[in-house]
Amino acid sequence: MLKKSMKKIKKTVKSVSKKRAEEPAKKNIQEEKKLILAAGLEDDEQLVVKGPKGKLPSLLRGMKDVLPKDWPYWKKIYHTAENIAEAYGFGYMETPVLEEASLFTRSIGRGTDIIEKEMYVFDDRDGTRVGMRPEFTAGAVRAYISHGMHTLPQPVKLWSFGQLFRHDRPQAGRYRQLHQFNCESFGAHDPAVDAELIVVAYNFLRDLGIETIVQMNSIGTSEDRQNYLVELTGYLRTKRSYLCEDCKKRITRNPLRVLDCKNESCRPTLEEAPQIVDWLSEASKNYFMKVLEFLDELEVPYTLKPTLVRGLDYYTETVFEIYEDPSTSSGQAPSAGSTGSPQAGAGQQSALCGGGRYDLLVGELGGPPTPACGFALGVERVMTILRRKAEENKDKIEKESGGVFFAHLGEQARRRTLKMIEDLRRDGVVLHHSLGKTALKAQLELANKFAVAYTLILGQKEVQDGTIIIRDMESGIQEIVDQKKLKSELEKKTKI
RNA sequence: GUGGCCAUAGUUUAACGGUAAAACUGCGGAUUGUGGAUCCGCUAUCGAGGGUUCAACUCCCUCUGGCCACCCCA
Repeated sequence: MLKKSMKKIKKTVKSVSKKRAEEPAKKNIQEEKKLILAAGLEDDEQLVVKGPKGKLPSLLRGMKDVLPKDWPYWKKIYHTAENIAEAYGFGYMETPVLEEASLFTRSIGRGTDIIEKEMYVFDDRDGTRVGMRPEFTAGAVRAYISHGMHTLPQPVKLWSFGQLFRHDRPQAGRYRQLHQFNCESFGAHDPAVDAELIVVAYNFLRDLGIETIVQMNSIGTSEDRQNYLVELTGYLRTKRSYLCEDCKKRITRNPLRVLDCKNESCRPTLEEAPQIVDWLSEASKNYFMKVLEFLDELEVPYTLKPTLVRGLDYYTETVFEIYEDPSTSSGQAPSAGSTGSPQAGAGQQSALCGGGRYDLLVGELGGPPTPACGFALGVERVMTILRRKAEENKDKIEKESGGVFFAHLGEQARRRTLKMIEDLRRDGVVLHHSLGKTALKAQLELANKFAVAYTLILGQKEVQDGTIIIRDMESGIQEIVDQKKLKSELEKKTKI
């Protein structure tokens, strides 16, 4: 009896306090509803309920903030890309993140995973079906056609750097908002173009200190591929009983993928399977040989991988992927905390770069028939490698150091400080300061945290004498300098 | 999209069925012209919601998010 009544009391107490807690929350929810309605969205209860109270909306799945500590990596990658691309004569181009959805469905292909389950598609306020770009090529092709770039001297070489969106399941080095370094070359059916693109990607990675190996294949013209597919599926059907369950399914869905099966039991059967190389037309075969010759000439290490096919529909002839050279990649990604999981296989690393030739796409999208070739390079994947390397070598990417801290003492000095800082900055001095702090001690503490080489100290006395103290933060040695000579003194010191 | 592991202060990690410990960082302070040392103080309703229980951070379910494998891709 007693227990029961206790329980009741507690429950009512609970609900009362809950109600109380909910009241301000209710207001928030009302506000939120208004906003959502104003935004032209449905009055979706779930949307409102999802974020209770004044709770901070969480970072969307698969999205990532780039913080100041990450920036050195981004900067390094971007600048390396810029240097390489410009050196090879590529022009920078940006296309919108948002495009008509059909641009992507028509180019990438309806049957592909990217379109079928990964693209962000929605109707905008005009009811236009729009899609957030899941890759660069389609947009680049659209721009090439709509700006009449076929009238420019060919080949037209373009590079881009930016974010893409794919509603994939996040994993290390795989995000829903991802960045790629992308290069395209329009208007030339020339093995040298294919090779040049590969060299750009290869050199980019090498400049970042990543040793790689290129995997090469040719999937021929679309006729070549049709013929081959008939042959391959025929072969696989006869050997059906020797294949694993996954492969059986793949025979109809994506027969080329069967060749890629990692299952040991399938290996012998697949080794005897017909290879696409044998089904290439003479022209395709010659073309491919030429590309390989160029790579030999340029000393780019590559391997042939007859099973390499690409997931996008528009490829023809040359296809390639670039992986980190396993012999130099030392230590796989840390597998800490793996409690019972036997850590299957050595873990096949994912491709850093993928690309190939797409001679039909420009024409298919309504442009003049224009051969083209390009590649995309995953920035986040490169970054995980750079991070790992930095950890291994314990040398962080050179930290923003150097610079000067400006400390002031007293109201009078404080007023002068602002002007002096401004002047120094105009002269290109990297300055830190804290005008909010009054104690010299606190300011020096800060100077120390900024790891500056020198601190300038301006106090009452100095203001009157027209001097300023330069303190060497490492040795602690100070010298008093005339304010007029400050600039030249600093220049002398920082240049050594 | 399928499966597995996980979720405690800004970060890294504890503990326990009875209302959270520590380290580092951050901020404030130890008689306001001098730093990187020491000491003191402050900072968590235990990812969100629900259930079991007299009582849950601790058990169960759902959701969200992270990681890993598959799928796919960069």
